[in-house]
Amino acid sequence: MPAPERTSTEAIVAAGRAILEESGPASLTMQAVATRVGVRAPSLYKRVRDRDALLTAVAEAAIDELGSRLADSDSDSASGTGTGNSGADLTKLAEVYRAFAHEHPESFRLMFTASAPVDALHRASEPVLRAAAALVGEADALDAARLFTAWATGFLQMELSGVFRLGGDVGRAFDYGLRRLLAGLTA
Amino acid sequence: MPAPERTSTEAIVAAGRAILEESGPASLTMQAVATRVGVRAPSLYKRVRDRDALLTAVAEAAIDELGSRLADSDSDSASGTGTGNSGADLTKLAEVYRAFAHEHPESFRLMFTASAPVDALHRASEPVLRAAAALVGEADALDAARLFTAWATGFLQMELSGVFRLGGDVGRAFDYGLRRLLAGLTA
DNA sequence: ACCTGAACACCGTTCAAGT
DNA sequence: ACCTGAACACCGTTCAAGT
Repeated sequence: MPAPERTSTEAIVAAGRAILEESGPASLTMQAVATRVGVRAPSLYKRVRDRDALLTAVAEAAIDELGSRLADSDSDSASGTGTGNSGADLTKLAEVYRAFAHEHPESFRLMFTASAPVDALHRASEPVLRAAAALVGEADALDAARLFTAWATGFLQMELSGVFRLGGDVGRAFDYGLRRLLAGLTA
Repeated sequence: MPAPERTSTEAIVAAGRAILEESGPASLTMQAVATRVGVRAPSLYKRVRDRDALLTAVAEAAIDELGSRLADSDSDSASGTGTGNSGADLTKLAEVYRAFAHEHPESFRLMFTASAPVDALHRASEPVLRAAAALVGEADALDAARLFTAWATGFLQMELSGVFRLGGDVGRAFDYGLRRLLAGLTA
């Protein structure tokens, strides 16, 4: 006999994301997800291997959303697909990245914790690679993109965890870092 | 009646660190720590508020060890307490930092996860602040130190999590990033 | 004054039994 | 073909009872 599906993988992942941002990773339990989706916990194992796989799926969904925003911001400023624009593209990407981290702090944390979905991260960071290539050329593009991404990610993680709370305006420190970093790339 | 102490906070934290590096954070349970220390799990609560406090203490111990190494490397090269040395001090600090992360990957991860002990991190990063001041002056020292620390931390986290595994020599990317970053700071 | 057995609440996961 | 109750193993934590 058939038996209609009472939920879906997408609904489960969406529930996971919502719980994560509302109540933190410790509250993201199989039971909480099941309840929010209107099903019993054991049913989740029909769609998701285990809790770790669910966390990875949630991280991947967040990364994909970030990727869309980065791609959008990229197409905004890329009216002329020219070369070296003095870092305007990377500046825009940095702002979009920071806004996303502030908007979804728990998802941002999870993106680099958990068994990070490397493929998704590579997909999402493609606009950064393109902007870096425009600034420093193809030969150094990968290294430059890694410099930019590592700085932005480390900075935002520290900002969110409160390490930067003492002393000085954090926004000013972000701008300073970005300016110096771009100066170093174009030196 | 007295009753001799059968363990100590230091032994508990040391056991936690050992388990963390040997088997990962999921294996760092109260029971595992208690067994390694020769006591029953409930006894741990006489010295440690809860598991979260234990994780924080383990992170703090790791940060203190990192701090010692950074301070040592600093005193090495600081034969002349002069000014701008073209970034040799920061280069040395970056190498020590990277070596520590490779040696204690799980501790390194925990340092920026968990309820990060902000004070300990500030203590440990003091050599970075000094080296940054020597390079760019007191006025920009804090922002410069944050640029350096954010980049190094983000880079090492991504390296350890395998995000950088594809494409190019990771060590070369680290050197490139450091070189460009120093160029930006001295521009 | 410290340690422990017993107990409780909670979680992840499996599986036979339901429809 | 999907869902569920029941069960199991495991964990964090509390506390009265031991010495």
